[in-house]
Amino acid sequence: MSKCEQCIVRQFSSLKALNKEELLKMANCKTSYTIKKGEPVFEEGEITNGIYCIKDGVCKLSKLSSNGKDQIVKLVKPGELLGQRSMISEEPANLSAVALEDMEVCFIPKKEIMQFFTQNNDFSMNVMKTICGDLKEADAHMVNLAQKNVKERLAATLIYLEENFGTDADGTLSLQLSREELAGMIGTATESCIRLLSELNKGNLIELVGKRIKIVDKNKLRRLAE
Amino acid sequence: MSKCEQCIVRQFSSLKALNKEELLKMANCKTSYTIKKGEPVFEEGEITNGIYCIKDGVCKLSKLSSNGKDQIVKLVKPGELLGQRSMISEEPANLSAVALEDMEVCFIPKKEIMQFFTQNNDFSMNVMKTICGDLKEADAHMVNLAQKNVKERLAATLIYLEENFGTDADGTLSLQLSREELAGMIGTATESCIRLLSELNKGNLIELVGKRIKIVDKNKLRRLAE
DNA sequence: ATTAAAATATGATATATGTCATATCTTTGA
DNA sequence: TCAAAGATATGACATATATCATATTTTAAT
Repeated sequence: MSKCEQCIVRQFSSLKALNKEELLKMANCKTSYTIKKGEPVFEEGEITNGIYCIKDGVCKLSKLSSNGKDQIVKLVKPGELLGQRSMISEEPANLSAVALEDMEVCFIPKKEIMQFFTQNNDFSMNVMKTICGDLKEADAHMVNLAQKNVKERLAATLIYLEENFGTDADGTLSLQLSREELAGMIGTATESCIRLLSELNKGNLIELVGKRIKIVDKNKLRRLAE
Repeated sequence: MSKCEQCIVRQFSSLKALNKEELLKMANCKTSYTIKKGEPVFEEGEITNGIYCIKDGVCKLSKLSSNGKDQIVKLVKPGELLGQRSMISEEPANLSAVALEDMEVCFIPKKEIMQFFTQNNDFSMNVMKTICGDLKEADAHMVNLAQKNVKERLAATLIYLEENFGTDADGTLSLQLSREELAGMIGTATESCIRLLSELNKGNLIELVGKRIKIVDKNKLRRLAE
């Protein structure tokens, strides 16, 4: 059992407010998992009874729409927590969490977290702030979906992906999303997404390196996204 | 200065967790306001330094998009709190709150609320749960905006308005939204919204009584909304 | 009461986007 | 290494929706 105290990602999450004693307690009750790319951490409707702390790998939070398409609501990075919403609401998960890369996560039972809530006010405030941040993001995303067209949303998403997940040595986006997933992020049909990527490619705003995407003219792209 | 202890709406908000002593303290520091229909409670970018408790009247939370249109993100009812998000995040408001009806609200300074957070764990959990509920709603709304067409969204919104804000004696929706505001809720152009209302009217799913709207065939409307 | 302004309504038209078909390229597994 | 499956790409077409113009109705102001 590895020590939470020495875990690097802890610094980036709400868990940074926990003291040594609390971290020790958490180390004793946590369970570590490896999740392969494409596998779910949890699925819509599931009762999770705790939260996951992401040690490595990115995952998508998505919701199945009545039309059968999967809308990606948020991408979650190492250091972030997963499943707080449903744990706090005492409801089943409203979203599915699926690994976009191989992941390492630690599961911390609800019981422990609830204890931290009552004992450690800084921790509560951190979690609250995180959720408030998520809400702000969700509101902004909502406005974009409602008011911007697909091309603008695609441009904004590409910039978001570069700024939040970086690029590889060849300049292509590090986070590998399928065209279907990218379409699921911007809320459009896969074919439309592909078509617009082609168009941006022809206009030399991006370059398509196989299925990888490289941003060539970020300024133009940014202007396009508004 | 009226007593918070006797305020009816308190029962419906996170404030129900406060004890007598805390309520007394709150009664002493709160400020009551009357806000006329169309007036803002606060606006995007404003620093609020506290929260508002809605005693009477409904208001819209909206965000101005870069295309100049106002997207309505949420409607807020009596009993609910306003401005927690930005207070907790220690950021300016990311949304504007504008009265849809004449309102009565009480402003409670940040300092007091923060004290309640540290003193009263039930209160903290209530607020957290509320925000988690908002987040869940926002996620669901996001998926609908991305995946449903305008007619489906309009149908869903009309049902939502009936179920959450009720009808008058003549059966028309109690909450009076302009066509522009309705369009701002479903994320479409005002003309499109008007056109689809006409269409639903012709199909006898709804009836237009001047600018008021009456749901005639809720089942058909519900099937349309999916 | 009368006019001006605003809100609602409808038509005409352009455009963005979805859908279906099909081709090409990649990946995977036997 | 090859076949099969899956992902990406592109064309053709249908349709939903935005935009602009204009008419009509309602509301507000003088």
